[in-house]
Amino acid sequence: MYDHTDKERLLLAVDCIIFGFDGEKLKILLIKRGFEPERGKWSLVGGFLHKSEVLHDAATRILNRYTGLDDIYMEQVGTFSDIDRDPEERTVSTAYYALINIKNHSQKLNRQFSAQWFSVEEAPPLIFDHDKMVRHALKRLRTKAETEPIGFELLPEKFTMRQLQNLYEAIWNVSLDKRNFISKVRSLDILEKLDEKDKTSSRKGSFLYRFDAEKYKTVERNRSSLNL
Amino acid sequence: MYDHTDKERLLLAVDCIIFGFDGEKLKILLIKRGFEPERGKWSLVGGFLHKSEVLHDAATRILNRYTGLDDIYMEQVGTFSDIDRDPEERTVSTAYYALINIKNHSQKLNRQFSAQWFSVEEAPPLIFDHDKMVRHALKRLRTKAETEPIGFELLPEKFTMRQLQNLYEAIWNVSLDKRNFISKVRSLDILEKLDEKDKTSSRKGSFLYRFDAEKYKTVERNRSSLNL
DNA sequence: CAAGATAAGTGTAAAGTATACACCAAAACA
DNA sequence: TGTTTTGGTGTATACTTTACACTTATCTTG
Repeated sequence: MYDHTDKERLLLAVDCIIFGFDGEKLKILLIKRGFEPERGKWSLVGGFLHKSEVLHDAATRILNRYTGLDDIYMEQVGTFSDIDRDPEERTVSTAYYALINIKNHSQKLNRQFSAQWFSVEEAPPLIFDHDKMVRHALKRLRTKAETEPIGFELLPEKFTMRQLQNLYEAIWNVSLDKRNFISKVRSLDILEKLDEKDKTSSRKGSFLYRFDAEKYKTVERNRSSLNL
Repeated sequence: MYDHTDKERLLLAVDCIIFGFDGEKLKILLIKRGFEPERGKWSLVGGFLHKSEVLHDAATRILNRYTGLDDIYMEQVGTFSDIDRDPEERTVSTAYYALINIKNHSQKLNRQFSAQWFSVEEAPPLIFDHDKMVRHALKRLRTKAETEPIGFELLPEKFTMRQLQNLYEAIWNVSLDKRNFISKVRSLDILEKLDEKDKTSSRKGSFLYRFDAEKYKTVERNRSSLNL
């Protein structure tokens, strides 16, 4: 029997850990709060769940508001319910992490919200339980990246092998061997090699690749792990 | 800026997917509701989050209520927010899965709540979005079991290799080779072999083992995967 | 225009891990 | 005593992961 004594109506917030990649480091987007409580401190972007809105849609709305982007890759991390996590009123918050291509996102909105990218290790302390949310999100991202090709969400459509390797090195905070990395990626058979070269990082130029979602679908059932 | 328009105070429920193992199949504990809404239908056990209670404690309270057990292994699965998931009032629910030793749990309580164990494949349709919760929980259990020694939570303290193998076969719905399974488990070096034998399943009797949490801690950092 | 600098691109051998596979041992029971 | 049942064990092969170093292309600079 559901126990109806002492049950409480409360606010449900949604907070988003927005990950980006600048070619070197894994970053998160934080805002300097221009509003109470905790004005002037750094926090994740967030908002409240509306009536007639599911959590997934609320997260989408919040992400759009702060980045200007649609169709963002997103995954629910968990729900955080410490009693005094919000000093104003009992509020429980569901965290989502999102992966975006850092280049696609609006400078204008960054100014508007005093938003700024921080590398994951060098981020300032955050309000409430947001640090805990980031830790959980990072853990989930790392696990997910082991079995699903989600890294591409963080890269431009066309990218070099070096960029891809840098990305996974940043996600897992490891260093990988270039030859092993490339041969492993090749064996997955989920990339299309383009004729174009990227000339920005070397005189010789390096070939660009594109993630091929169709190829991925066809090899998916054989695949056990990305294991890069 | 947090957007305060249209935000809503709502009920937060907790629903628990209680897994057990009877030696053959992976089971879940369901109750036949003796109360509205959906009286007479099968559902997960659940309840509402109280004031001054965090989700983890609510799940613990609910699990204790329905099983009589303390110290239950538990993990948050996710939060489900479909608008009309509960027809009475806007209610969002956080699901937890729990692993218990099916033997330890009270027949009396089962009668009291019309609770019954069902094998995961043969469970009846559940109310609300509980089927979805079960699917998610099962997925999480399967993933978690690949890297963490959580299977032992489902077994008695002392168990045979055969029981352990049956368990993992049930969790992943696969069949495993006995010799490979045993040598893999041995190589993990996290079990203590006892001198006792279990005589119930054969004339010869088979040795009992016990999970050794201390050993596990010491080998933990070298371990990449259970990969049974 | 030659030499140097920089990043791209490539293959192989060894170690480790996973898989496939079959027979003997012990004990109860007929 | 032999038949039945379940427990217990090892090895060879395939596959995967890891470690490791030199050449190529192109631009820059002297």
